[in-house]
Amino acid sequence: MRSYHHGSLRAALLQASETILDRDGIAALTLRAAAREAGVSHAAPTHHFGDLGGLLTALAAAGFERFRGAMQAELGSAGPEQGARLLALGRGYVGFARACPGLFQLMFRSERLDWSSEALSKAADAAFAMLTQDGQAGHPPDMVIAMTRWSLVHGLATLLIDGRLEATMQKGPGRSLETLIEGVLSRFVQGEFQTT
Amino acid sequence: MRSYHHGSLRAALLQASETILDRDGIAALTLRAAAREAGVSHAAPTHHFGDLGGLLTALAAAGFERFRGAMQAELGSAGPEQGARLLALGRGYVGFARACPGLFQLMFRSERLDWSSEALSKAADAAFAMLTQDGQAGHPPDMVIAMTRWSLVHGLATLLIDGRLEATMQKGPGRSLETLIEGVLSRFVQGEFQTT
DNA sequence: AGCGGAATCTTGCCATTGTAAAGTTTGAGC
DNA sequence: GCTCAAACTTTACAATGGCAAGATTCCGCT
Repeated sequence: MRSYHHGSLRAALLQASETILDRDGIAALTLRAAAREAGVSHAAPTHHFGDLGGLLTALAAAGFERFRGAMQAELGSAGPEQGARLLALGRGYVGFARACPGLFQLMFRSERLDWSSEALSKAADAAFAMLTQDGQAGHPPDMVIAMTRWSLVHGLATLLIDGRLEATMQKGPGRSLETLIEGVLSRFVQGEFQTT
Repeated sequence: MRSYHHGSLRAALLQASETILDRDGIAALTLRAAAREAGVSHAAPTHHFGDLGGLLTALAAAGFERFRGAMQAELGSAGPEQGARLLALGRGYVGFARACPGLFQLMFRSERLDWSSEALSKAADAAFAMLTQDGQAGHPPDMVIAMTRWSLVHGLATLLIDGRLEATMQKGPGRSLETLIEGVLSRFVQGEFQTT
């Protein structure tokens, strides 16, 4: 017995969108599909998100918060030494991308995100800051170090969820995918300590 | 005086597609837009590419060949020592992404590419092999080194063309974008020689 | 030369999508 | 209880991808 007014349609639409994202992929995530999944009329989302970009932006903002949470969680189960912390952050970054590939794609490669949204840019900045500023308490942080870290894990995550890594691996000797990922993350950590 | 048969419509459509890509962005690249740009009816592309995926796949395949060419060109103007070669490859990789962002996006983040296409997978493999196998004449190549190289430059290129790097830079001290890119690529090269 | 088939291109059509506008129902405050 | 704004639905329209059927031109064969 659903009343005319849903009550919490905004949250329901975000939930429905993520269901679609996981089940059918990012290409199937449309305004109308989200409305169908939530059981409302196809124009209902407009009232809460304005347009498709608004829905995707809200979804991405929530995604960045969970993304940050994933890194935070890995960090919590790591020791205090800098190498272990970096490795944990890298695992969190890549692990999130593998666990939620659709959401990760939406967050990073959607042309329809509205980066002028406060919620989105704040959430994204907070997530990136975890990775780029950890261990750089001496202000200001070295941007080269920050971007090197970020580029490496981001490239690894991206190539992974696009299947390019697996595609290439089939032509090389039979290391396991997990081993390869850990290997790259190890080099990521090692590279940090080579120069101050 | 255009005859009923275009003669080389396939090539013309690819050319038109790239014009649209550069001028209006990847979102505006549709089958019908390409047909309009080439001055033919909206269903003409079907005969040459089957569907939209076919057009994008052909375009991406050509893109990967030019991508490889860009790296090759940089390599040609670099010295013989390993560090200079790697730096040149990194510059070629990132430079191509910055010069042709639309095409780069299409090549790496389009969900509609048909990777079972011989032309596409061969062209992509050839491009990646340049970066991942250079200096690894001792077979088989170390996959960890290969993927570390690839991840770093790919992540850097991706973050760059998405504007995330510039967005972050505005919050840090005023290094120039070029300096930052060169700095990351330098670390990329240095990291190579840290372990054998 | 000319004929027939095949490749090329066009026209017309349909389902889906995003978005705007107008109408309907509900609930909150007075 | 009334009013009104918010939430939601219905209707409508342009654009897209894709399919089918028809028109036009080219090529190979005799």
